Amino acid sequence: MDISRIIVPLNKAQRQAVCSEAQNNLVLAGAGSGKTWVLVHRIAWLVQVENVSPYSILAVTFTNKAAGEMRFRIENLLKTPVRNMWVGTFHGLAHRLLRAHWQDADLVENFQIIDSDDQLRLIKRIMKELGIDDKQNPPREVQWFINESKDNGLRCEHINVRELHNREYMLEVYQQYEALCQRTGLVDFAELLLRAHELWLKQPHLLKHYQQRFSHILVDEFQDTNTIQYAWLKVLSGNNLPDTHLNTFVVGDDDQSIYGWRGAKIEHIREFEQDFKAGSCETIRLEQNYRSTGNILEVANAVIANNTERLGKELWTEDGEGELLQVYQAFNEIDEAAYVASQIEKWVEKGGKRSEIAILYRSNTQSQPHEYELVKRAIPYRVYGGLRFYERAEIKDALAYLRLVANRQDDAALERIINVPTRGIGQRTIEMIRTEAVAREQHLWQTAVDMIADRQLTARAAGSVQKFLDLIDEMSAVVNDDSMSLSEQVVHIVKASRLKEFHGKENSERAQAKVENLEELVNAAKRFDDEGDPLLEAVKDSLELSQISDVSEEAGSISPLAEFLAHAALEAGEGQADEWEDCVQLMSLHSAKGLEFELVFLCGMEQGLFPHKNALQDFTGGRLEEERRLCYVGITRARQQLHLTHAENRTIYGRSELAYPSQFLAEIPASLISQVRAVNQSPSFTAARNNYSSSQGDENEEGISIGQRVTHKKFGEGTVIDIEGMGARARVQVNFDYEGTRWLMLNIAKLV
DNA sequence: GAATCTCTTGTTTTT
DNA sequence: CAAGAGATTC
Repeated sequence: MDISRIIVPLNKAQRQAVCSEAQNNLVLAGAGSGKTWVLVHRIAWLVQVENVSPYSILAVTFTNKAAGEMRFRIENLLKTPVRNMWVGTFHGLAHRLLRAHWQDADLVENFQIIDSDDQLRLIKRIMKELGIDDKQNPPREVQWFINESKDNGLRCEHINVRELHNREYMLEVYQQYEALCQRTGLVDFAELLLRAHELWLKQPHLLKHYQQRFSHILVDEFQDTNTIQYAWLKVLSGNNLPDTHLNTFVVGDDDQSIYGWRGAKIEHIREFEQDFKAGSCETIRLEQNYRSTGNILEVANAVIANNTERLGKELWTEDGEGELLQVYQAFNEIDEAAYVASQIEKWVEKGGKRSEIAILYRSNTQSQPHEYELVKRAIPYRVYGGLRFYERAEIKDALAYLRLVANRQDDAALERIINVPTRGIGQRTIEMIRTEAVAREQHLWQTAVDMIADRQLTARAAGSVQKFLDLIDEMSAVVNDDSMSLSEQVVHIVKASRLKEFHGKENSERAQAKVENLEELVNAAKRFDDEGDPLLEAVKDSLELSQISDVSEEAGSISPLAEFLAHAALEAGEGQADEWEDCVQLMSLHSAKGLEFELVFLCGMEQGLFPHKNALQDFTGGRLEEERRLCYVGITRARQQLHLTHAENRTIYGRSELAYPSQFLAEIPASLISQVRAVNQSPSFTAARNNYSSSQGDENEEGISIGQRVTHKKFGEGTVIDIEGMGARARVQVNFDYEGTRWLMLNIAKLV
């Protein structure tokens, strides 16, 4: 047994974690301290030294990227494929369980997963039916409420109406939404987790089966677990049973918890030590950093030190100080992008690779000026995140056809495409079918069939609807009859739906892109034909070994089509483009977690953008601390060189707005910064700042503040109004904006 | 019922 | 700027 290969490359703390004999382990691992490294070696240790079968190991991550990465690294270290080991995201694993045990989970066999876009549509539809004004009660808030409830494990019946404060309608919508999903075989992201949890509770024989099957559970990015995920984990681990044999090994960093808005709770790290102390629980801290220079770490430590709610941890390194941090104050976002691009050119000239470079930002829209600049200079780049492949409208249309073919009950899919391409079924008709469906308490498809039979529709509408129903049935017959491969099925459906013609008929660039995307969908299906879903393969392989009990882990007779649809919903299409080319990497700070780069640009360091304005409105400060952790994540991505940039003017909604430097910049010790351009010194910035502060918060009696947009119905051009407030008075003139026709902008004429 | 125009409103982050 | 809602016209 070659143990040395596993433990030699580890430091003392890492080795302690990898070789731990405690039943449960909590590894608090700072950024760059070898978190995944430890996890991978732990698994190798278990397999090679402790002779644990990969079949008994469950490894959970949060992103598909991380799951793929982990499997790859384990196989690399073990020098053998570990097909029958379960490695996946919480959502992926939950989905797998529900497919295998759909009956026990009270689902239909071919249930479909809906994304938040579909979810919002359904919610809007329900609110309309209930006669709730969506102007006053934004559907987004209801969506938020439903997901938050589910993330916390709350079904409708668990919710205390009194706590809703005159927003009882939200509960009503929740109930209707649940009923609709159940009736139509739809499952949203949060529902996957909640059902999987309930599956444990309601089906003890299944729980027992999996408890016997697994001996080791390992969780990466543990700080990001939300309530329901943690509950799922706790139940599975049997931590409440005195005699559980399961070993739980979690790795996390409280300073990198950035998914609080999705229900993640850092408290779980503390709770873990309590909840899992029954056997034995060991806590190990990894603080030595192998990634960044001393200066970068000092910056990171200084910034994160401003947070109050921490478990406490300070990164250190044996390496040298390295270069100073560069802060560049740009004139606007175009200037910012130009600076970044020129620095990239320098790096490449010195022989650096482009793939070692990352441009990071708070929100995905910020990628655009950078893309523009990079294209201009012919620097290859790749953008992660943003609108993903399977989220594009035309792709979702095609998928909706596929979904409907797989499951006629799928109301969300039906609504999406019943009149796409337009086939003479208008709002009126759809409305009637919807209303009738509610009355009959059945899904739209059956309702449409019945209404035609009962002659409840006008002849014209009935004809159009019938044609649509026939189209789907025809598709279904063709696709299901022969032993068509998945990609052939997709080819047929794209063709028969005439979506390409519909989307391509406009002669614009965008129309062209849509057609290309539809063609790409066929390729995606082809790839899926060839490779399949790694987790499914693991399940199939492990079946042969599954002789512990009579529980079948087989996911029913699940069709490749259903498999493909689930893949589309859960993966949303990362990694479509060519990854082999040497590209500069552009991504949000959230997607950068877990990655590292030699050269990092942290862009848009402006108050309101980062930290984001929504987080600043929160009085408790909890959201601000999360923004700061996000900043910490960004800083610690850098190995050698880090540049922070901010702009004096930033275009928001097509309008140039003044911007302040982010408060996080002020939290960095000046001694660590090299100003590329002196902050707050440039004349334009000073002028803009004075202008801004004199107008901030001042309102006149009509509640208008300077800079705000108002319709021209309220004021005529040139009107002079007085604005008072915050100890200042301003006389203001109303001016049209640059387009000259649409909105008005209030400009300061003179101060009184 | 479809196409076109006008106006309003909005975007944080992701499974 | 861009998507969505609502109104108007064909």
